[in-house]
Amino acid sequence: MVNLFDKISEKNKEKLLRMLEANTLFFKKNAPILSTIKGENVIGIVLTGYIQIVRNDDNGNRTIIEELEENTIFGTLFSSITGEDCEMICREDTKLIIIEYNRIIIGVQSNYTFYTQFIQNLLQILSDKINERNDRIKILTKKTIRNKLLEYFKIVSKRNGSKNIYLPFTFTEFADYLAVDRCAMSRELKNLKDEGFIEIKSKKITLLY
Amino acid sequence: MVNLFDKISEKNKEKLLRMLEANTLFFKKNAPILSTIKGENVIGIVLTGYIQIVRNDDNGNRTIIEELEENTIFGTLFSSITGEDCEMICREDTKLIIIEYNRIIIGVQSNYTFYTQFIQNLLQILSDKINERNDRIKILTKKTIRNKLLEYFKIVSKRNGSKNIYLPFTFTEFADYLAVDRCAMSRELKNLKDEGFIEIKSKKITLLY
DNA sequence: ATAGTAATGTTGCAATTGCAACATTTTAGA
DNA sequence: TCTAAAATGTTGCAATTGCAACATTACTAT
Repeated sequence: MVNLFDKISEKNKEKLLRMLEANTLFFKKNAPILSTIKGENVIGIVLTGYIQIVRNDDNGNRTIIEELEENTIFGTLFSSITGEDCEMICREDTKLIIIEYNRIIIGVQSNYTFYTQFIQNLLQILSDKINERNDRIKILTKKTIRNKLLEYFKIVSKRNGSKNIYLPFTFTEFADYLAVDRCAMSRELKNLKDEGFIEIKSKKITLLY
Repeated sequence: MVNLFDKISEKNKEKLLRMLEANTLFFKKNAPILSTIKGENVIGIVLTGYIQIVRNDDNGNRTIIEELEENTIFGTLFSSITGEDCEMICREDTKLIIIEYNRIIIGVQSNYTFYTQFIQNLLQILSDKINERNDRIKILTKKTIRNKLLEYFKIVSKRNGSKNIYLPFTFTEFADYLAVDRCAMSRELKNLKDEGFIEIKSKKITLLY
């Protein structure tokens, strides 16, 4: 996965951030972030820490929409923060860089090659985000739990070129990702295992087909 | 929705396209496009015509993944064309502009303001695509057909600021979009109507709550 | 105008799933 | 090390859904 500052030297990064008038912000664990940037049009980069974007359902359910780890970016334009029912919460002490959107665009007029690289990285990251969502949609549009699982396995195994899949989340979160009931998913995984399609060792799943 | 050439004059557009070394391509109705651009890293803009991105399922089902109308863009980096099971088909005679990705990035070094505008538009379009997919995911993660419908209504009605919803597709396509069985959807729409939540007049749905 | 095709409406039924309730295991923090 | 909380495994059952089959209506091209 591309990082916003890939192929930009530390020195040029400093220079770039100065030109973009980037602001560094600090948040304590469990602090809400959205209120700070509400109304503004910015891009944020998580330097250290870990942020969750959470939606509070009408029925009182809380769903994790997105998780922002170190070096990931979010944006008021594209991070589904738009809904009033969303919160951004720091799960750890967090250090952020905030860049106003307008500065990014204006900055482009410069001829510095690190600008070019920066824009290239940004375009790449946005493209990746689209692909990530395309993949999830491909999975969610399958009609049975079994087919959702198999589609997920197919995508991940193709991406990594391996029959071994290491789940990047707990099974509870996995069920959320697939938008199915956890127990029903557990049942179906057991079926797949009993039928000899897969092997499960805690979070490592091996495809036997 | 933003267009790639928004706020760029016709004259500057010509200039821009020359600098980007854009290629204009023509395709006959039902011609396949992917073979022409396979392996290359390009952005395409549909000038006239209409393209469908179609996936051929393992089970032999064909699903329309994306529809590209006039003035929309697609890209090898982000248009889910990656899978070998995908086709791009012109449904009408089609005129395309193809721009190599590298040219876009290199072009950024220029100081022309229409470049700035171009990049801004491109970023906006990619952001819109992310939001569009976020919305669909929000809908697909609802667990019942009723809740999917209601979420769809909520999103569209908020976007347009109106209780009147004009379906931009046939009911058959609508069911595909929600990833549910058409007949089951039809049943649920009838339920919602009978319970007085909505009113349906062909493709116009009015929310009564 | 009309024939042929696609879209829509309807319904019974079987399969899948969500839900609830509970036991067991794992994890994280004091 | 111990304890509380979170995650996981399991299963019966009711609700929802997909599927199939069919009738009806709306489009489209000749």
